[in-house]
Amino acid sequence: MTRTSQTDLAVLGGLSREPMTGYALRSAIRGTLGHFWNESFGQIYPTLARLTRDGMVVRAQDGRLRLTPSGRRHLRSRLAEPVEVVPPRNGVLLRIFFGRELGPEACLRLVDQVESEATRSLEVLAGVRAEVADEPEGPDRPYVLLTVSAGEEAARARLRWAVEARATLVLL
Amino acid sequence: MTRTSQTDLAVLGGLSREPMTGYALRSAIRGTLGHFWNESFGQIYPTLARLTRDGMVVRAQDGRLRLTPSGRRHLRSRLAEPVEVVPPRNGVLLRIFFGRELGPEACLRLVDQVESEATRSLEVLAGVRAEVADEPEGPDRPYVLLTVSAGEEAARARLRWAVEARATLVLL
DNA sequence: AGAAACATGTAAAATGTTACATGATTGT
DNA sequence: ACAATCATGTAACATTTTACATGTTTCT
Repeated sequence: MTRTSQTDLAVLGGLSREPMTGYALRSAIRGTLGHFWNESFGQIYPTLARLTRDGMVVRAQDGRLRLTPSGRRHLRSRLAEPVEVVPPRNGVLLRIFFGRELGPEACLRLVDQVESEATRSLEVLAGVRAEVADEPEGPDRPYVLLTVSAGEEAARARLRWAVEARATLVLL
Repeated sequence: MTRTSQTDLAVLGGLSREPMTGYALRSAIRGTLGHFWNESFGQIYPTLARLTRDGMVVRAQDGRLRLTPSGRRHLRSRLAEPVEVVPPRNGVLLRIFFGRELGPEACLRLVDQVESEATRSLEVLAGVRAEVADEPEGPDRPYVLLTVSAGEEAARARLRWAVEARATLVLL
């Protein structure tokens, strides 16, 4: 099973929306994709260099990087590949699981952290929603909004859990 | 910022519950921690070897690995460290985000995948709950149940999202 | 007897983060 | 002038997966 990098996917996908510099690409990923993706410069630049060598990406006169037809074909075929489902590592839940060693008070602080992070997340997502609503409607909008919804549902789930967890932990 | 491995945490934590072999440790992680953690043999065995060299873990006569007092102290101090919050990479949402390139039909199949995975997840978690209820009540129980709740809330959030996503995608 | 599960490990390759270096452009 | 942001990259290091190798024990 060849595990081709998912970074390629994010990079090609980002450039499929509009040509931009590597720096702008990183900003875009941190902004809109921030709640379910991340990339560091240390990966973006080497990836862009390789994709350029392979003719998937070209640099325009103004410095921005643009997807070639070959790059778009590659993106489509990569997107169609089956998704690898990896249970993500959750450092908070790992600590709660071993909460007996950590103690109820420290666990409560972790719950607080989850709650404020989820609240912050909902604010950011509301901002993305507003941003999307400002732009002229395009073919990408429904897809972007679906990822926002997913982030919101997940954040609300964390808030609900925080309430339950706090109720349990104060009794210990 | 020294990024000491979180694998240490999972391994020490697992052995803090009861002594076991590396193989059993991996099974335990895949079982109970499966919905928010994973470790491969390629990491468990080298980690166990290092922790043994450092006197955190010793091998008993029956072959099982046991936490030493030093190991337990180390576990406690590592658990108390601030949690690094990394937005996990979500391959499905990445594909949905670029759904315009992928097409609505393929997106619907991804939604199906999320739904069946979430349903399966709820079944597994119900199983863990039943398992925990069978065992005599101990000091670990409330903590384990909190991680189960977190998994259930997250799974239900994915199910809700799947309904919304399907409604959106069938119109495209 | 044969299959499946138990058990331990290593090596290579891929993946990813962090820190550093360098310089241009823009805003105050 | 100065700070912040834009912009590109490299090198070192850490992490993680995958595939392979090997042998034992348990179940049918």
